[in-house]
Order: sequence, then C-alpha cells, then structure tokens
Amino acid sequence: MNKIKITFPDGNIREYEHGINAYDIAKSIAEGLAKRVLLAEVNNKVVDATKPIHEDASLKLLTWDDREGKAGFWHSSAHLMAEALEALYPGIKFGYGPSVENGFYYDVDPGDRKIGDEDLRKVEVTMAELASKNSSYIRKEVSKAEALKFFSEKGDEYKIETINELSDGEISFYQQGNFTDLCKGPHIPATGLIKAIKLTSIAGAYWKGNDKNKQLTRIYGISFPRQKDLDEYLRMLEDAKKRDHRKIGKEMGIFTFDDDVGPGLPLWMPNGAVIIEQLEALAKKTEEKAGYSRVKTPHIAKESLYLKSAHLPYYEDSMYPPMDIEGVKYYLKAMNCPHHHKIFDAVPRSYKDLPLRLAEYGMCYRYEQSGELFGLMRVRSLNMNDAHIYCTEEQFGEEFKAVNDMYLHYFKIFNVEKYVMRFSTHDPQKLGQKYLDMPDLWKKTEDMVRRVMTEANIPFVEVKDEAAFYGPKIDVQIWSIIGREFTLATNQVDFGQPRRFNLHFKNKNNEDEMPLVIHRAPLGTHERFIGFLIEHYAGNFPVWLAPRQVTILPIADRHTGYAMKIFAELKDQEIRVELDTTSEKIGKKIRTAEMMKIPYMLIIGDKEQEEEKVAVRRHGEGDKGQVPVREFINKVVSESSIP
RNA sequence: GCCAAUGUAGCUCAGUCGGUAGAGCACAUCCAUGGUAAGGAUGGGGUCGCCAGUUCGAUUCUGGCCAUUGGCUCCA
Repeated sequence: MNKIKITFPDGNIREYEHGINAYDIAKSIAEGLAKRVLLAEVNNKVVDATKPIHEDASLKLLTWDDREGKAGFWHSSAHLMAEALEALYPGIKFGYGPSVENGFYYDVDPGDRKIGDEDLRKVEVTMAELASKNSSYIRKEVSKAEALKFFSEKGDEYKIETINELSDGEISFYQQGNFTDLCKGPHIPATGLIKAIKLTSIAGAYWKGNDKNKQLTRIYGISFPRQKDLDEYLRMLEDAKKRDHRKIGKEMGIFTFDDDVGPGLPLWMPNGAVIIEQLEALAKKTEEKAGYSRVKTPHIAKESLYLKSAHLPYYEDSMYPPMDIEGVKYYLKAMNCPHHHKIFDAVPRSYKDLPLRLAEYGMCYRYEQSGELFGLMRVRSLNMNDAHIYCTEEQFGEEFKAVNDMYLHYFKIFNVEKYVMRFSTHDPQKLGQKYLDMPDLWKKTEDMVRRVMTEANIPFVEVKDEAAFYGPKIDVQIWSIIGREFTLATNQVDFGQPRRFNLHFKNKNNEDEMPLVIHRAPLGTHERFIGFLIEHYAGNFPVWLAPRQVTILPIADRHTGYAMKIFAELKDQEIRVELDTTSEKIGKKIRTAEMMKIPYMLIIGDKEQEEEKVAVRRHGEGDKGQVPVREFINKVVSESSIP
C-alpha cells in the first residue's frame, strides 16, 4: 500500500497510510491533541476531522482556538439542539441552523405549539443528555431525489425548499443519534465534545429573512467544550452590561426617556447637554479649519420640498405624518439635505464659490418602527453632525478624501480603533428601482471613491447593494457593547439630488454646470455618538468632555470657607466644578464622587487650608498628593481645551 | 410592525396560592467634625405601567392598550 505525505503548518512532513483521517493523525501525535480536534483544514479546505485523506496534503488541525473550529463546534451544537427539539416536539420543522459570531441558532416551526423561555431549560437538559451519549456526526452524500424523498416523508417543507435550490451532486446529510439534517457541514467528530450549553433567547425570525414570509421561532444558544468557558462567557456578558450606555446614562444623569414625551425621543439632562455642547464645539472648530460655513434651517418644511428631493415617495413610512396648515401639508424633516440644497440655490453660484461646504447640527425626526428603538443608538429625534459639500467633478476626489481624513482625525481624538469602513455600492440589476438609473455616474463615482480610499491607504470592505438611492457611500460601522452593529458615521456621494433640485453654477466658460454633492456626518448624530462614547469610555470621559470635571470635598465644616474660595476660582476659569458640603465623612464623599466618575476630586482639610494647596485624587487612580491651587487650575484648564 | 419576555418607592430588587405592600441605596431632619470607596438615629415617599372585565374585594386572575428588553424586518 502506498503511503501519503502530510505536511504540517510548521513545515514538518510525515507519512501515513492511504485513507487516514485528521483525527487519527492527531491521535498518532498525542491522545490529548486528538481530544481537542474539532475540524481539519486539508489543502486549505475546512472539512470533517473524520474525512479520509487519499493524497499528499497540507494539514492544519482545528481546535477551539481557531475561528473555524468554534464555528463548526457551534454549528454542530445547533444540530444537537435540533435533535433535542425533535425529541421534545415531535413533528417540529426546521429552517436554517447556522453558527453565528457568538454561538448558534436554529429557526424552527413548532406548529401550533409555543416555545417560551421556560421551555428552553428543558431543551438544555435534553441536549446535555444527548451530548453525553457521544454520538458521532456521520456524513452521507445523497442524490437530490433521495434528499427530497427523505424530507417529503418527514414533511418538512422548509428543507424541501432548500433542497430545490441545490443541484444534484452537492447535497449531503449529517446524522447524529436519531437526527438527520440536510447540511453541507463540516461537523465536529461527536456530540460528547459539547460539555456546556446555554440557550440564551428566543425570537421571531422570518423565513429567509423576508417579512412577507412566515415567521419562524428562532432559538439562540451558545456552547463550550468546558464548563468554565461558559462561566467566563456569562461573566463577560455581565461586565458588558455594566458598560451599557442605557445604564450608565441613567446613573450619570446624561439622558432620560419619558412616556409622556414619547418613545425614541431622548431628553438630555444637564450632564448630557454639556457633552453635546463640547462635541459641537469640537465640530465647529474642526469644520471651521476645514473651510466649512455654518447654516441653520427649520425643523419643518412643506410637502413640495420632499417631493422635489424624492425623499417622500421613498421614505414616507419613516417620516412622521404631516400636519395640515391651511390646506398645505408640512412634514417634520427627516434629513437636512433638501434645506441645504435650497441654500445653495438661493443665490447664483460661480465655480469660484466651490467647493461650498454647508454645515449644521440639524435636528431630524424619523418615525422608526417601534421595535427598532434602542436606547440612544436608535431614536426618533436625532441631531446630525451634518454637512453638504457642493463641488465639481475635478474637486471631488480631494473633498472626499478630506472628509475621510476628518473621520480619522476624530477617531484619533476619541481613540476609536474597533470599526470597519464599509464601501456600499449599487446593484446594477436594480437600476431604476432601488437606485437612480444613471449607470455611467454610478460607475464613475464608485471608481472615484474606490480610488480615493485605495490611494489614501484606508482599509475598507466593499458591499454591493447597500448604497443610497442617489449614490455610493462609505459608512463607518461600530458595535454597541452588547454586540449590535450600527453605522456611526457616513460619507455619501450624491449625483441625484443636484438634478432634482436643478442645482448649477457658472463654470469658467460662463456655462451652467451641475455640482456633485457629498453628504457627510463624521460624528453621526449626538444620540448615537454619545451612546457610543458612553460605552467606549465606560462613562470615564476625558476631562474636556466630562460633564463634571472637578468636585471639592471638604473634610469638616471648618474647611467650607476655603473650599468655597477654591470653588469660585475654578468657576472663574470655566471649570465644571461642584462643592460637596453634605455632612458625610470624607470616605463617603469620595465614594460618591468615584461612582459619578468625576475625573478630579479635591480633598480639603487643615493641611491644605494652611498651605493654600489642594489634595488631588484622580478618578480610578487614587491619591495624587498635594499641589498648589494655581498649578491644579492650570492643569485642568489645559486638559479642558477642545482638541 | 412581527416573535418572545418584562413592568412593584427616584434607583436596584423582595413579596402577596385574591383581603390595597417591604428591604437596601437615594432623599429630609438630628447627632457626630470625621483625612482617601458606605458613621449613627429618626422620618417622608408607592392608585404595585394604564384601562376594562370577573369578584363582596384585584397589585395578584382574564382581556385590551402603553412602555421597555432580547431578536427579526428596516435603517435616508
């Protein structure tokens, strides 16, 4: 029998019997290793560890430490859950059951039965029992006819629909225990590897993600090869909850919601208003330097404006219903663009005016579906860091790049590192429906954007069919602490609205020419950006942003006079300072200030009073010793300046 | 909007198998004047999310609505 050569990642080559599998290879190296093997990467293809290898190959053994290993583990867990569900709910039908970033889910149709949170515990127990049987996941190639026969007899129309979309020859089943599923795999060797299981939540999910289809029951779960991994994961979730902007926002008095005001309409409390004003100061300073002009526009406008902009036919569902004023419909604005276009159009423009950059922190109102609202991240009243740049085609590249540079400038200030730049392009199939039917301009602008990003060496991912109806865009995607994805900032090209508004300028030859428009919002909206910042900093804002910068903590009543004197001096320098005159012990005052995450605490006692000093304590860091009052003021003032 | 769950004091949460409720923190007053994360005592505070229904009686049971939470869909 001829042998085959297996090349390992470290370059080592070993010879094995023809038809050996990755699991047995691992076993030949060490029993302990074999126990950890989940999948194998054979010639750069991820397959079952139990799949026989018939030729010389490179091999990487995949374990829990590999991303693919985890994915296979969770996907196999989804099958295990399906087995348990079928045992508990005979006749239950199955949709899709993939792994996700943190765990897995399976979409099921339990018929007339309802599955609630309490039922999940039963399912968990059944899963654990089935896992302990250590059944192997067995792959079987089947013909399309066989596959259809199997699921027709079983009566699972979702699987039949899926099979009908597949071609003969690429269909496989996986079986473990009494459960057989349509699946291309790969899977882990056996159920016994799954040692810890937690079914986390239950949700409705439309079949194939289309809200016209039937809604299935989606059960989410996560599993681990060791109990302690699950414990650690649950602990991590608890920690994440502590950073949640909704929790910290309440504790720090940043924002609130009220039933009488309405869902999705945040009320900014004094501490939140400070953050807003600091962000606006930053934006104004940055935009001033970058040659922007500021404008102000009303919160409502007549129907005709949004008919002209084409927003109304596209987005009426997302706008608050109109109010009727003397027979004319007025809408709350859902976007600032049309107003800015009107300002561009208010006077004749020359090429000498371009690029014209109109900026506004504009309040918009969007009637988001009730189920989509989420703390500050998804609201119905939003204050956008908006601006529209009107430029010629020649100027476009430079302007677009300048906007991206502005993003990066901000991200550096805020130390934002975990984000993805998403380049959203159109789908040529949908021209005239979802997208303006101007193929040449789509190609031209998308090429321009791609070139700008590539030349600036900014990493991005390109996603088809995500563009705005009027042009391609770059979105900055971020994640909330509980893992939801949001667009934090956006930079969009618009070749549609200039046409609809008939915007033009005189070029050098005294001819009318149409500008391109860039929509941009590097700081997104106050709502989402502050929600993001709260979680990003866990409430520990840098001094310039902190709603309250300094709190003065006198030790005894006899120090109040000196404390008030310092208080006045700090106030005089526009430092956001408080004075704690409650009759509590110093330990209690410190605890309160620490919990409010105030950057600086000044402890004032006999020693400080005599020496005209303050004892400085930094939030989260502890006692910093005594410094002269003047020195402290200078330090805070310099840390307070807008970056 | 759809699926699942939740809603008790300002906050975090107990509790009532139907007889209108309790703790800690916070707040107020008093005592204590204390040196780097909770000093002590006393006290005020709730139409038990809202509206109906069943009942002698509903915070508790039933229904509807509202809001929030986890998802789905959506996201200019």
